[in-house]
This record gives sequence, C-alpha cells and structure tokens, in this order.
Amino acid sequence: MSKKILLIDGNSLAFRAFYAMYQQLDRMVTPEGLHTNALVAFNNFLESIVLPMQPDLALVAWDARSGKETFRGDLYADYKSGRDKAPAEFKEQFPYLREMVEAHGLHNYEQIGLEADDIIGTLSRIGQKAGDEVIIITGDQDLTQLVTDHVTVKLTKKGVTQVEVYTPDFIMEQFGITPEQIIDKKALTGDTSDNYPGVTKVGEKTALKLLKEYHDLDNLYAHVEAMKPSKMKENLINDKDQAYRAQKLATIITDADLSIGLDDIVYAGPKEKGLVTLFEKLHFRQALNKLRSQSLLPDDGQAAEASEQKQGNFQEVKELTDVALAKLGKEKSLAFHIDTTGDNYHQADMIAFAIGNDQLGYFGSRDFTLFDNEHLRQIIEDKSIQLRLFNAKAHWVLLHRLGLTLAGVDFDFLLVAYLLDTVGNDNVLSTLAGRFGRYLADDEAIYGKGAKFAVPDEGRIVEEHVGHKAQTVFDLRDQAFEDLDKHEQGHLYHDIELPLSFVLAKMEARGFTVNEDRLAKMGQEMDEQIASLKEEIFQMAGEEFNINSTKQLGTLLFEKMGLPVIKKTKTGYSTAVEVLEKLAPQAPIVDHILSYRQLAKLKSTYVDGLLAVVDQADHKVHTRFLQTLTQTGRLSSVDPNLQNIPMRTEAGRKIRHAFVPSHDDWVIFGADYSQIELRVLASITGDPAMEHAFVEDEDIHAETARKVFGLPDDAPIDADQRRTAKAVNFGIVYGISDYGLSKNLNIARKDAKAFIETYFQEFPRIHQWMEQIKEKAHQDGFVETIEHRRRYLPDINAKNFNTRSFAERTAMNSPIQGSAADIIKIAMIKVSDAVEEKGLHARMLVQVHDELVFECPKDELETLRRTVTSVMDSAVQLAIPLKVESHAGPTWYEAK
DNA sequence: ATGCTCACG
DNA sequence: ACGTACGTGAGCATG
Repeated sequence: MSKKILLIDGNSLAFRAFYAMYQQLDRMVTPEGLHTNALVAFNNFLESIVLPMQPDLALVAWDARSGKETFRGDLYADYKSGRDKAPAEFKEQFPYLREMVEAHGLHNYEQIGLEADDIIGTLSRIGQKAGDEVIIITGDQDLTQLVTDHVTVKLTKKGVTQVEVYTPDFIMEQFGITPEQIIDKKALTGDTSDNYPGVTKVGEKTALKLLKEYHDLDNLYAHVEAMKPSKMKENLINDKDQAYRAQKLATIITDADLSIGLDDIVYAGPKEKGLVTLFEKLHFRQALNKLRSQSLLPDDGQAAEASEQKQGNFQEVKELTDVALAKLGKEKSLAFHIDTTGDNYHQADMIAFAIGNDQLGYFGSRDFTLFDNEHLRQIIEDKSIQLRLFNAKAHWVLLHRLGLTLAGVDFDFLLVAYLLDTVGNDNVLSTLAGRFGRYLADDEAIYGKGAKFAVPDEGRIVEEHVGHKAQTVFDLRDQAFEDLDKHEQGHLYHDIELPLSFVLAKMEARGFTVNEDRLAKMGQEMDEQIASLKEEIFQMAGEEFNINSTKQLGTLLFEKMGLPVIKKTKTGYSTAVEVLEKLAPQAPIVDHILSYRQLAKLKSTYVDGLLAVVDQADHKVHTRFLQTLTQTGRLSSVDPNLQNIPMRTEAGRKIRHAFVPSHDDWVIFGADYSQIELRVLASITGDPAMEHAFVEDEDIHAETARKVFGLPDDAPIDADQRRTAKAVNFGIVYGISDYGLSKNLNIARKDAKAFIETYFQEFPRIHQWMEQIKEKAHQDGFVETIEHRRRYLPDINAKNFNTRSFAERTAMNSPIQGSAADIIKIAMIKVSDAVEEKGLHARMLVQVHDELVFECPKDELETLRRTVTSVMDSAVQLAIPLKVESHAGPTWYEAK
C-alpha cells in the first residue's frame, strides 16, 4: 500500500521561524535567559501543518554542522561564505529544536558531507521508487527541482504556517518550465544567499526566457554562437564556466549513500510526556494548557499512559448528598467553588458547585436547593472552617445572593497568584493553575464561548469540571503560600488584600443609587444640543457625514478642506483633541466638532451607558472592582466603571448630580488624599527639599516652580509657572523623559531637558532614587512597593531602546503608584472597621484611587467626617504627613 | 477583533 | 539614532 512520506528541511524552516517572530525576540525569553521565538514558531508549524497531515513516515533533515565539508565546499571555496553568521540567539535554540522534533514523533537526521537538501533528495527518490507519496516542506525554493507527479513541495510563504504547494502543473503555470529546468534556471542566475554567481546580468526573468527558447543549459550553449550579437550573448560566453559550476552547486543529490532507510523513519505521533517535559523547560504555558485540556493527541501507547496519569491528578467527583454534607461539616479545611454563566457575578446564573478536600474527596452538584442544608450553611458561614477558594470576592457576592455570608476564608488562589506575579494574569483558574504545574480544562472547552456558550447536559461533565476546580484550589494552597513567604508577601495578602476583598464585596453588593429621571432629562437636553450642532456642522461642511467616524472626519478636514496634518495614526490622520485644538483658529467648524464630540461622549457613555446598567430592582448600579488586574496594585472598575465619571469639565461633572444617597435625609460624603503620589515619592526618597514643602504644607507645585525657575523662597508665582511646575511633577511621577514633558507642555525638547536637570539638582535625592530603582530593576527584574507588592519587568533588559525605556519608566512609576494604592487599601479596611465599631449607618460606596465616597444619614456626617479623615491620614506612618480633604452634599456632584 | 478617542486618577 | 509620558474602561467605526 502506498505510504505518505513527509520530509522536512529543518534548517530552512528554523531560519524562517526565527525571523517570522524576530520582532518578538526580546519578549520571548525564559527565566533562564533562553530565547524561544524560533521554538514557538516551529512548534506552531509542527502542530498546525504536520499534525493534521498524519504521515506514515516522517523525517526532519538538518545540514551537517559545517557546510564546507560537503562536496559543494570543495567545488567552490566561497560557497555560502557571504552569509551572515547565525545570531547567537538563534543558535542557542537548535538543541531544543531537535528535542521538539522528537517529542512530536518525527525523526531527526543529518550526515557529514551532506546538506539537508541532499538527504531529502535521496529519500524522495527512494520513496518514489517504492510507489509512495512524498511531501517535502521547506523554505528554500531550490527544492522545487525535486517535484514530480509523486513528489510535492510545500514552500512556506510568510512565516511558517502558510505554504504554497508546488506540483509540476503549478510550476508550469507559474514559471512556464518543468521542475528539471529549475536547476538550469539557477545555473543562469546563481544564488546570492549561497554566494555563488551564475551568468552576469541574468536574473529570473531573463533565465526563464532563455529556458523557454533553448530548454536547457547544454542546448543553450550548443546554439550560443548563433545568437545575434548582444551584451547578453557576451556574458553567456564569458561566464560559461561559472554557469556550469552553478549548475553543479544547485543540483540536489538524489543518490547519496544514507545510513538510514524508510524503515527507520516511521512517524510515531506526538509523545505527551516528551512534550510536557520540553514545554515545561521552555515555559510554554499556552502549549501546555492546550495539551492537557484538549487532549489533542491521537491514541498511542504514550498518550494512553499519559491520560492515566491525568486521571491520577484528579479524584473522582462524587455526588453531593445530605449524608456527605454532614461529614464535610466536620472538616477543618475545605475547598469550595461555584461556576457561573458569566463574569458579572451580580447577575450571572449559577451553574454548579463543588466542595471537598483531600481526605473526604470532592463532591459536585447542580442542585442549589442544597444551600438550605444546615451543614452546608455552617461550612460557608462558620469561621472555624477554613475555606480555600478561587476569587473570594465573587463567591462572597454569589453566596450573599443565596442568603449566606461567606466567612472563614483562608486561601484565595486568585489573589495569591496575582500578588506573586501580575504579568499575564488573565484571572482564569486553568491558566493560573498551569503556572503551578496543574492542568485542568478551560471553561471554554466545557461550555464553549460567545454565542455558543452552553451548559452540557450529558452525564456529570459539569460536576466533574467544578470538582476538579475545587481539588486544584485545595491542592495548590501550600505551594502558593510558600511562594508568598519567599516574596515576603504574607502581610500584604493576609492583612491587606484578603480583608479588602470582603470590604469590596460589600460595596459592590450595596450599590450606588442612580436618579434615572434626572439622568434621562439630562440626556434629552444633550440630544437637542447634539442635533443642532450636527446641523451646523453639516451646513459648514457643505455635506452630511458621520462625525463619529475619524476616517470620514479626517477626509473632510485634511483632504476636502486642506487643513494641515499635525499628527498621524497608524491607519490615517489623527483627529484627537490636541490636534483639533491647534486647528480651531483656522476653521470655525473645528470648535463645533469639539463640542459635538464632548456631548456625544457624555451622552453615549455616561447617560445611555449608565442607564443601561441600572438594576431595575433597586435603581442602583453595582460595579465590580477588579482586584487582580492592574500591574501596579490599583483597583479597576467595570460594569459600570465608576472610576471615570466626568469631573474635569462642568458639562460632564453634572452627570454626578445623578448619583444620590439610597435614603431620604442621607448625604453623599467624599474624602480624598491630597497629592498622595508626590508625598509617597518624598517619603520613599527622603528628599529634604520636598519633605520640607510637605511638612510645612506648602503649595507643592508653586514650591517646585520656585525651584525650577530659580526664584527665592517667598517669590510670587504666576499661573503659567505653576502650570509648568505641575507638569514637571507629573512627569517625575510617571518616570520622566524630556520628550514626554516637551510634548505635554508643548515646548522645545531642550527646554524640557533643562527643566528636568534643574529639578534633579534641586531635589537630588529624587534623582538618586530614580537611578537606584532602575538599577534594581535591571538586577532583580522586578520592583516593589512599601508593602512588598511586586511588579516584574520582563522588558527591562530588552535590546530595543523603546521597549527598554518603557520598562525603565515603569520601574520608576510603579513603586509610587503602587504604594499609594497600598495606602488607600489599608485605609479602606480601617475605615470599614471603624464605621462598624462605632455603629455608624454610613456605607462606603466607591473608591477612585485616591478618594473614597460614602453615603450616610445627615446627622452622622460630622462623626463620619472625623472618623474617615483621621483613619485615612494615619493609615500608614510615612516620613511625610498624609493630608485628607473632604466634601459633602446631596449628590456626588457636591461631594468633591 | 482592533484601533481611535476620551473619560478618570 | 531611537521617537513614549504612568495606570485604567467604554463606545464607536471599521475590516
């Protein structure tokens, strides 16, 4: 029976793989310093091209270690000599490429004196004679000379996962010649990459023309004298020897003496064990997850063995009964997990839950009436039973919906994983477990995603899935806590993030009341203004168009009206505010467009957007604070985002009138830290000048202005000087660059540079600290906040200037922004405790990075103000005092 | 799905 | 020479 033989040109594909992902070179490095870009691309190639082919025989041929040892080196001393040396980043990946080939079940082969081409040429002829079907995959066009009716060459196009299929017909169509003539084509043109010449001035076009006329090299030279006189004729005659030498160099050997035969290259299919070992070594997290969750491997001995192993990882998930619950209720430590139909746990449906530990095993159920069972209620609510969860905040809210109050949480795997490393955290259990060497199915594999999301009905698939999650969480606790200890993050977890998660859960569940009528009315007014603006804009433009479309707007402004292009984006003209403001004096239409933009944004995002997420049961919005997302330790807020409600313009700020207390005779109260980031910076660096300014409670931007403009201590500062100094202070916090400052202030770069230099002279300790933190980042690969919150900077040693500079600015900014985040988180926990201890009715509703918003009865306001202010300003002891300002009123508008 | 723009700290 | 200010989320247009 005819077999399918796959022959792969290892060198040319590896080269392609390396350059296909060259841009990613600096990002793809293992902790041990090994570059993996070519390995990643080669693995993609093996998975997406080779695996689906299911060949009977397969071999990856490699060039012998030195090209000079082949007959071609003897024939022509400069053979391949002009070629750039393979970069070290490429060479170091070679041993792993061979290991990868083996793990995928293919054979490697190389032989001294031969190139990969010759191995492939010889085997292709052997296969052909045996009546088999041969497929060759390469990035080198030379190999197309081997094409016959039984031998196909697949040539990689862009990258390594797209190929062009060369058959005799295709070659005829494409070039008008036969595969055998490819050699003579090469003889005429030579090969620049292998560094041998053909005939002078003959390129692909001329060569093909000549071959069509004369068919082959011998016939051409037999008739060369008869050609009419031309430069080309001269060249052909002069370079005859070169052409014949090129012909020899280009000819692939098809009768080499190989030490292997077809019997030795039977394709075995992927070997799971080998792949796992390799992927772990290379830190291929995605590939590992895919491997473990989709069981993409066909049946063979290896896979069967591995799947036994996989089952060994997880215990059988048992049915949850009243009897089982009675037993579970006596345990000291249990894992618990609920799966839902969506991310928004305020409204998502609950699918199934699981509970268990390593002693009693794991139990899964879809019967939520079990939450009436007294043992289960006790397990959830009794502090003495230590629970292990993934995302305690989500579970607190879900259980709250079931009428229970979650207590006794010991381990939140999501929080711990986030504290250990924020990089690449997608908040998904299967991904994070993979970091600890535990592999379980993705939710997507069980439920599907998007429109295809469905809860599978068959058997106990879902119960198994949640059960495995519970077991994973249970099993990972000790290891995760150990890592936390190594990072000195026990305090950050136990005393800050975990308690905070319950403070946040309560804030979210409580919600912020929205006056929908007021919001709707504002929307109507905006609509009227928008309509009239639109009318005027169309009139001025002389046509109707979609003002929201940056493309259409760009066409109008820069092509039809001929306004100057100030800035471009990747895809066209920029129409951002900063650009439009510069154009406004030249064209009155631009002011209208700016007004339109502002109103359209307010209407769609803050009126329509907010109204769409108000819970009709209680007329409140219930945001979710994402506690494990930002790279710095800040919170973020979604559905809706309550951290970007307008403030800076009056028209926008009016939106805050719609945020009201949940009871009559209550008020909204807001307290915010003044200049917390600069105070943190002063404290961390211990800079005496800045410390002095804060201790004396001076206007920090005015004080900075005096310093950078070289004015005496009590000199008056004008508004422009203060504005400049403020921008410099911002720049310092962000990890300053003269370029960034010049752009922000719209000044020359050298002026910006001068400001920065003066600043660093006046605040020398800040300069010292900036240098020191960058140095630390280069040394350790991470930076830390005052509470040991850690941010890794994988790009800190990148070769690319921009990539590296970005990481350096991040190294300077993250400890500042992150320490400020630490401080307000501590304050939130202490405020929450103090409010409870004093028996106040006040409730915290929102955190906006340096600001806390509450609602409270009017008669509690002054008590609350005193309590919150004192707790916030004493939340941590810094070298610099913290300052808190506060405001109150009938809506959020007044409370700031 | 991606890019642009703009809302906040 | 390089050509970016730090951290977020949402809506819209577009391919």
